[in-house]
Amino acid sequence: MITKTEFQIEKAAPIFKVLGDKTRLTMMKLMENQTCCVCEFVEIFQMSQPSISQHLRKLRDAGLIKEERKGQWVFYSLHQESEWHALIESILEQLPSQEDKLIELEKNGTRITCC
Amino acid sequence: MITKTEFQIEKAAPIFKVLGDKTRLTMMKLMENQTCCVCEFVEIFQMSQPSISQHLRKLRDAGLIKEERKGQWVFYSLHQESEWHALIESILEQLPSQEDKLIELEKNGTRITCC
DNA sequence: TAACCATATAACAATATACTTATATATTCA
DNA sequence: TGAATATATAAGTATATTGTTATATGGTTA
Repeated sequence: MITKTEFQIEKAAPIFKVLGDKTRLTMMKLMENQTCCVCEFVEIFQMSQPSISQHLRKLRDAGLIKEERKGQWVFYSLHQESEWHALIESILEQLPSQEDKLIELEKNGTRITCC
Repeated sequence: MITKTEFQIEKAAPIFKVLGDKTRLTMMKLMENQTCCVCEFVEIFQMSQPSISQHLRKLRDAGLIKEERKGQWVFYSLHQESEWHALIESILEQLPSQEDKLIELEKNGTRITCC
C-alpha cells in the first residue's frame, strides 16, 4: 500500500533533482525577483540557446516556472501558484543574489535587445 | 574572475542534487529526529546493502551526515555542524514525516537486531 | 510572401548515476 | 584463531543527464 507520505516524498525528490544543477539553480535565483527572457539567460551563461531552452523546459515541466510569450520573445518567471512555491521561496532566500550577473551584462554592453 | 556569489551557488547545487533522490531524501527525513543504523535502512528500503552504503556515502561526502561506529554497527545522523545545516533543516521541516516506515518495521517483526 | 529573429525540438555523443554481484575490511564472539 | 555479522568498496551494466549541432516552429517586418 502506498501511503500519503510516501507519495509526497516521491514527488519532492524530483524537485530537488531539478534544482541540483548550477545553471538551473542560478536561473531560479534570478527569477526570484524578476521575469527573464531566454536570450538573457543565453548571454549570462554563455551557453548554447538549445541548452538554455532545455534547462528551462525541465524547470517548467517540474511546475516551478511559467512562460509568457510576448511577440517573438518568451519570458519566464517563478510559478507562484505551484504547490512547491513556499518551499522554493524558502530555499532561494538562503542563496546569494545573482543580480551581479545582470549588471555584468549592462557593463559589457551585451545587454539584450528584447528587454 | 570568480566572484563569491558564483562560488556559493556552485557549491549549493550539488547539495540539491544529492537530495534529489527519493531514497536519500527519505533517509535525510528519517535522520531529522533520530540516528539510524545502516541495517535499518536496508530493511526500510528493501534494497541491497551496497546500494544503501553508496547512498549514505554520497550524503556523507556532501557533508550532510556524519557516521559513528558502535561495535560492528555504523550509525548515521545529520551533521549539525555542517554549513548547510540551517538550509537542510528548513527543507526537512517542510517534508512529511517518514516515521511510519520505522513503525512498519516493528509491526512486521522485522525490527533490527542492532537497535 | 520572403527573409529574419527568437525559441523549441530532434538526434546524437560524452559523461554521470544508480543499481547489481563479488569481494574486502572491521568487529564480535565462540 | 576462526566463523559469523555488519559495512564498505570494486567492477560492471543499464539508464539518465547534459551538452552539442542541425532543424523545425512561430512571430515580425520589409
